Amino acid sequence: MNLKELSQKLGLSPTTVSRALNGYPEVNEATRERIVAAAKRHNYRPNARAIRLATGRAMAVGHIFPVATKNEIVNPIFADFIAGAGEVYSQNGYDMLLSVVADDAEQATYRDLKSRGAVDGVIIHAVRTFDDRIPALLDMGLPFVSHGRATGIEQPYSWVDVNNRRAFLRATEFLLDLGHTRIALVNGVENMDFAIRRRTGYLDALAARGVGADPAIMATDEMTELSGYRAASRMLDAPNPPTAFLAASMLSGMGVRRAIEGRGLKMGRDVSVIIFDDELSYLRNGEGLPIFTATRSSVRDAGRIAAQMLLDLIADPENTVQQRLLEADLIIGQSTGPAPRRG
Amino acid sequence: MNLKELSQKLGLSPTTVSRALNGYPEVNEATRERIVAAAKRHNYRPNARAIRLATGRAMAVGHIFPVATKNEIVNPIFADFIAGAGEVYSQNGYDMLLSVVADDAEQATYRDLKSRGAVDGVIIHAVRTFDDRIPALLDMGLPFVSHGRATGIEQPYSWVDVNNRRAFLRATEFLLDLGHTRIALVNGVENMDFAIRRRTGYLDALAARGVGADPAIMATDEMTELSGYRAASRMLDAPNPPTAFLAASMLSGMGVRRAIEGRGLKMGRDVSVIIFDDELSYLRNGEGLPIFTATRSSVRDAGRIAAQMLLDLIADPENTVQQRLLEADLIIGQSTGPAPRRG
DNA sequence: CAAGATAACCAAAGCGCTTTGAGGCAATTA
DNA sequence: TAATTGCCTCAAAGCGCTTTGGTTATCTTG
Repeated sequence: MNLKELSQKLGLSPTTVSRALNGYPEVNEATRERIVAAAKRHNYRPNARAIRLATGRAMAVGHIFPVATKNEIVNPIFADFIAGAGEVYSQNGYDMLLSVVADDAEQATYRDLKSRGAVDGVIIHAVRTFDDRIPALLDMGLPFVSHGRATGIEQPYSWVDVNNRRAFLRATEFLLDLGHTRIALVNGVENMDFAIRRRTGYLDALAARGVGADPAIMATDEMTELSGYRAASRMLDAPNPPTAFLAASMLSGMGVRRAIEGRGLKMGRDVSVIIFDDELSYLRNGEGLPIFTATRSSVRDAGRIAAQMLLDLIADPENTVQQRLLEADLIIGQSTGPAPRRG
Repeated sequence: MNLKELSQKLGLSPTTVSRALNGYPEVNEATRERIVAAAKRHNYRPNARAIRLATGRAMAVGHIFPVATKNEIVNPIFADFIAGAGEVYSQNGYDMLLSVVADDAEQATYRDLKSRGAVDGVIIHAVRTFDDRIPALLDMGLPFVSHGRATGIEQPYSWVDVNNRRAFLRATEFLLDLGHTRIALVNGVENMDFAIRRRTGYLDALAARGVGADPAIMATDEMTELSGYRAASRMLDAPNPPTAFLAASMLSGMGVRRAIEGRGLKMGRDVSVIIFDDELSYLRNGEGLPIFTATRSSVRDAGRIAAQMLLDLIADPENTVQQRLLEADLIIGQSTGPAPRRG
């Protein structure tokens, strides 16, 4: 059932039927109702391909799922971010186009999506320092929103980000207030911009209290359970072990916890742990009472916000850039406590 | 730069340019080369919207990301499956359309995608017993491949699945061979078809050896760390605790491990654990030497296979259904050992 | 009551491709 | 030489919508 057939059945022109269904004013209300009823009855849905060609809009936004060519790691954040963004797209009649490409082909893919007219805009993930995707996208004039900022890029662009520096600053202060001075950092890979900012927050808090930073208790790696476990194990077995850990994710925090408990220590009593909790739906930090003390910011919400921003930008490209810095909550769980007295 | 402009620049008709670029034979090789060179030089990419309208094909496949209305859990399997499938789409010039919808609106979404002509086929995930999506899709004539089979559906349809029954049967036998008779099952939610099959495998293996099944050591819940921890804790604290666990995922296995170690027991010596390892990229079962003994099947590979199947089906809808049952490997890690002597 | 305004509808062009059905031309055959 | 055959190339139709620029009644208004 297409527009032509439907209009013939109704004895009207395609023009009128189209206008009626799209809510244009110059249609008699009685006629409109008749048309809407017939459309529903015949289960008519306008052909998306034709709409796209006729309007020149793709009614779709692109997300690139970058598959790291070297380590093959898929970003665990991705699924929840997508879930949030996708909700917004659905509500606004947009489709989400997902391209899975090797991370070194990412820029070419943006260019391709743009020149084929497959999308009206894109969202970029996993931002690195001096991320060259941002100037490239600005240059090609494809509307975009970045999930995370890129230090070193001067031009204005739209982004959604968590105040990572502040989150880790507060977490570190919280531990310092509890009397900890030997605080370890189990960070993500530090070519990611957010990881740099977190480290900065950590270092700033230490410096403000005159506590020296020790590279021996600062690790940086993929945010996996195993990597968290290894880093924490190494540090706990070394002389002068940390009494507290700052972990970059739920998974690395779980690894840290395992290292602690595996040594017969009790988390929250002997060793404190604070994680960054993205509120991933399948990695809940307890139900009700949180297990880990955490700085918390929902990545799903970030997805919703970024998607809405992008749709605004597409609707009116003259819109000034929007930037949204989310503050992470500091929530108190069972994994932190006063620093143990020196024995 | 569009086809018309390009053909004018070349002094040829759009027809010839189109045929040349699409590899039709009736074009002089010299002309073709000239055209291809010009296309590259002017960075010409045919407009996807126009191609879609003209050919009547969407050149896109749909994936539905079902967001459970009640528990809001996002399937952790999803990201890796998508990564695998997406590779195949990219290689074949297909786009992947992701719809995020409440799980009770899933069928309506398939119908919508089909009638708008937005996709040429879909892949369905998280199959339930008697899953009504399958007859619905067969009925509406939209090509699809199912990731997982649905017990109770008689009509033939294309699927990719892991031999879940066999995997859990073998794992159970392996534990029985090690002398365990008190084997707990920490299963996924049992309205999922794969969970039922796994339980069947477990029960069949027990029955074959004349070992009675005990509901007290069979749990079923979301496959999260916390849920695994709770189930294992409860069972370990009860009288006559299990000496071995069969866990449905890496995450629940991690929860089981925590419960074991939290009780001062050693995994692999005091209590054995076997997990089902989907080889999720951010939940690696060790690097090199596996931590957990596991039945292993890559969900990313399953994504690749399912995608290729779907593209075959789209290319020739008269194709007979394809069905592919993957066998899970049983890999030996450090989490299993002989049953401890009764003390 | 004529002229302008308004309401309701429509024919046709156009979006940028693919594809059908025809040529035109040189080479081959009778 | 005329007819036939391939080889290239092209004009034009068509995909299913939206949108422009009318047109025809019906109302107002001076």
